[in-house]
Amino acid sequence: MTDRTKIVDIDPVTVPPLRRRATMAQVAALAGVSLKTVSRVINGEPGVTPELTTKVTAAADKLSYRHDVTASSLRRIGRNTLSIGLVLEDVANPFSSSVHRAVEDVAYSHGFLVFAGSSDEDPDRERKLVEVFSGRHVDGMIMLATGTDHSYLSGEFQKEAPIVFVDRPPKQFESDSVASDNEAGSLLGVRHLLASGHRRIGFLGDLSSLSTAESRYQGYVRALKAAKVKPDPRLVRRDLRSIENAEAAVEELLALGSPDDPTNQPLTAIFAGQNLLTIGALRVLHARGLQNRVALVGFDEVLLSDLLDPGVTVLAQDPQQIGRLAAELLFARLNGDPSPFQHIVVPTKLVQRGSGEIPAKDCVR
Amino acid sequence: MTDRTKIVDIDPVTVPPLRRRATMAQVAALAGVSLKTVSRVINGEPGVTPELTTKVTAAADKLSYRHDVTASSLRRIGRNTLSIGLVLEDVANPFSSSVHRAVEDVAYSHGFLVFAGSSDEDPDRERKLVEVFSGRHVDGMIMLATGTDHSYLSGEFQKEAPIVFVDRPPKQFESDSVASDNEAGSLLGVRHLLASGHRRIGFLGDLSSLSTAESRYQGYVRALKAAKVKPDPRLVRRDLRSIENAEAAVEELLALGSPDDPTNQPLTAIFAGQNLLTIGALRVLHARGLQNRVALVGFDEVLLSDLLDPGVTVLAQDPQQIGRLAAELLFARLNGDPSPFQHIVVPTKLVQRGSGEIPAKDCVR
DNA sequence: CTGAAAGCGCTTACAG
DNA sequence: CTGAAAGCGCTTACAG
Repeated sequence: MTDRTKIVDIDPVTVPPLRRRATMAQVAALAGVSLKTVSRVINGEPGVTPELTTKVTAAADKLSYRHDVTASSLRRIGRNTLSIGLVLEDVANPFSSSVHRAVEDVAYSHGFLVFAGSSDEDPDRERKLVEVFSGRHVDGMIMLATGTDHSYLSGEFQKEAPIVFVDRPPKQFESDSVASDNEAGSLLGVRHLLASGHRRIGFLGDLSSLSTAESRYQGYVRALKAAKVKPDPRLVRRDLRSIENAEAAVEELLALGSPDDPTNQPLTAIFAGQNLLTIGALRVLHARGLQNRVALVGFDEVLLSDLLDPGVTVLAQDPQQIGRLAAELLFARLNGDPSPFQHIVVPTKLVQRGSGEIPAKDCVR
Repeated sequence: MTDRTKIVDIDPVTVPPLRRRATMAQVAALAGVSLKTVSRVINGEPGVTPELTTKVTAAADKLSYRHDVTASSLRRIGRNTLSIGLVLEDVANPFSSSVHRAVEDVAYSHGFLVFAGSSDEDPDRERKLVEVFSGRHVDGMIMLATGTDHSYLSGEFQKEAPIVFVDRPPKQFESDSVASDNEAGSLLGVRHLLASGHRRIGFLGDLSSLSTAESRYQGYVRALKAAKVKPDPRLVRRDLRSIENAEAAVEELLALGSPDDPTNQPLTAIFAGQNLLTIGALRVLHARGLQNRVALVGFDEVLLSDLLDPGVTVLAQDPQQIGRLAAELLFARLNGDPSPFQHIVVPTKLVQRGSGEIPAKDCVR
């Protein structure tokens, strides 16, 4: 709490004491019917006389009865809790929160509620979340998974409830998944730079252990090879986790280029494999006034990037679509869809805004 | 699903049938003890011989028993479900999702899980969310509330569980709240523009029914009055809900100014009362090449705004802090804190980046 | 059409 | 230290 934070006590109102809510038994007593009849009315089951229905409704209103979903699910066949668990990297991350919103909308349309949690890309935290969701008896799970081994899920959870992976397929484990076409998108982005004459293209990548990061790197390599450009390890910086990491990496990349060494020309373009890495690259390029000299293409959308000068060319993902498809697949499974596991690939889109269209010949520094 | 979306069936693996999980009774049977002893071991209650403890643990492991939090809360005194409900405007909105993350972190440290939902500023949706959370027996709620009347909460929910409001205090209802110093921040921002010589300052505001929007407008008016500048209704555009609304409003504001009317000089600065409205203003100013001619100060942080030219001067809120304080207050209530309702005010900070420091005399258009 | 009994998975309150 | 019984709020399965 900072010094300037003010706390105003609202006097003389005091916190009221809590009280218990009414039960079906109490409603039944007031209405003069059996508990079971109340249950029928509340659940909208057919076969209750209008008179009794009216009595029950009146009693329920009077006691402001609200149905206890938790208790009702206990005895119900299948033990459905009408809730799903959602494991994200960070609920506050733009990609994650867009997925969250899409999942929420589908879940609500089915009368389901969503528990969401942040793993911070920590496999232990992720597993903890799965256990907690499982302890809450969620009916299914959607996971933006981290780590290199999800086999623990087969013993622990999959036998009880379906799991759909988003953004990245699971490892050491089989299940449904919905993800962007990472390799194809990356290939397209790098090919776009090659088409403008670039040959010295730097690569910024997230943790190599993430399949998305690996696929995007493979797309980069494949594009270069297809254009008969030999990949140069000096131009590749991977395992970057933050804006700061990316800034440092770009500083290093910009320092490349030696007059004595013809194989070590300066770089003329950067391909950033992720959101934060694009931002890091932007910060350095703008700080050094190089934003119109060094081309830049980023994977994943960056907010406001169209207002920058030049605008930032990106491979836009569709997190809304990914979240929606994942949720729909999950509900299909919940409804008993027995088909083989699916791997749904959602296309990315190259959005040209300027930074990716700087020709190589303009890159004199 | 777009045309390019690909679905790959993973053959021949098929979805495994679901099975029920083990119960305490099954663990007890396998361990050869009573159900109650299993309960004691699982809950870490004292007074069980090491031998029995070992037996129970082994049986639980063998059956991969996992505790059912839902069932256990049913009989437990107080019916705690170790969960809280969080009503946000939109889980994908940057402010909301930052609050979410902060709440999540505090909740987790207490062993609680968070249900989050989006109201989309629709009072009916908000109320629906409250009912659903309440039906799930959440132990408390944090609400970024909309609408003009929250008195329904006193009949419905507050008697059962504490509620803390974030971002905006409740209306027609008393409860704890944590919010930014909207009026003071706005006052500071407009005073900052006045200090650079601006007298014709446009105001962009969100829905007047939102207390935050109203407070920010009041700050604008107070700052003008303090500087003996007569507020001009022609410069005020309120009830704007989107980037597009803001764009249209700014276009109108820029068209102001008539040579025949000395009371109707062109505007030289804009104060945007919210995130999206700042973005709308930016779009128009940049599109017309006026970004260095018309000063702009925005309420709430805008991502990447430091990379724009000029950088965007804003009144930064602290959603993390707001979320954290709200969650801590909620847990204090859950722990029985009986003190009067509190209204905590979190300060905003003026971040000068260029757009707000354009002097009035440079505003010739 | 209506209801009394048993049970969901667990905890409480009590007895041995 | 251990356990048999009753109960949390509701649904199921069955009888009238």
